[in-house]
Amino acid sequence: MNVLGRDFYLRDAKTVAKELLGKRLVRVADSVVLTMEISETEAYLGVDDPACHCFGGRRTPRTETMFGLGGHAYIYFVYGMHHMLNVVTGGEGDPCAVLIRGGLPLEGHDKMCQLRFQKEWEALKPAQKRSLADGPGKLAKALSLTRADNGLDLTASDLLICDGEPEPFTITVTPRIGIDYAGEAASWPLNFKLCRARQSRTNP
DNA sequence: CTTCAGATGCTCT
DNA sequence: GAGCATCTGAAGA
Repeated sequence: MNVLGRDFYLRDAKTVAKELLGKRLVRVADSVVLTMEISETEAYLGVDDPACHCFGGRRTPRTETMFGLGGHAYIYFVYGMHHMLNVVTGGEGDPCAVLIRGGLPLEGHDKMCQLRFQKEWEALKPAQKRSLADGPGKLAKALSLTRADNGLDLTASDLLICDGEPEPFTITVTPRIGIDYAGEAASWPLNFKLCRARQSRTNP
């Protein structure tokens, strides 16, 4: 399992968003290793994207990380209670990013469970197990990520992204979520989801 | 399963 | 002061 190098991130956000599907997000929290397979991403295309925090070149303390080198974590706080994990892409001065919107737990289930529900994994209902990290706010909570972790280097820190050996999957492309304020850009097809044929008991 | 209201505080104007 | 890249639990079907 190899850590993705800097070059992976020094490309356009749309390409990186697609290629992040199936990769492994590795987080060390309280000396426990947590791993997720990335299952949903969303690209934000910088100064020309009305949905991007940096639209029109807006540069503020919050967005400063996005203006830095690709391969770092841009983590911010919204709705008064949720943290969002993004991967900065492109070189310095090119403020693009990929929002990690969902993941499938592979390792460290009990720890992630404690972080999300203050419960043991085995105590969860099936629906809770399935939805442990199927949204950006949930994923950040399950991985113990907050603004304090903003700017982490994804090539060398307690938050890494590695190559995986994912089961085969297809990619579903849709518009982005929760950006109605962005006008026409709200319909741009920049949301990418990992899809696997679901098992059918009746029709194999 | 679906819909819906309410929570809650940081960020920029 | 307004708005936000969301989640949860309760209630209905």
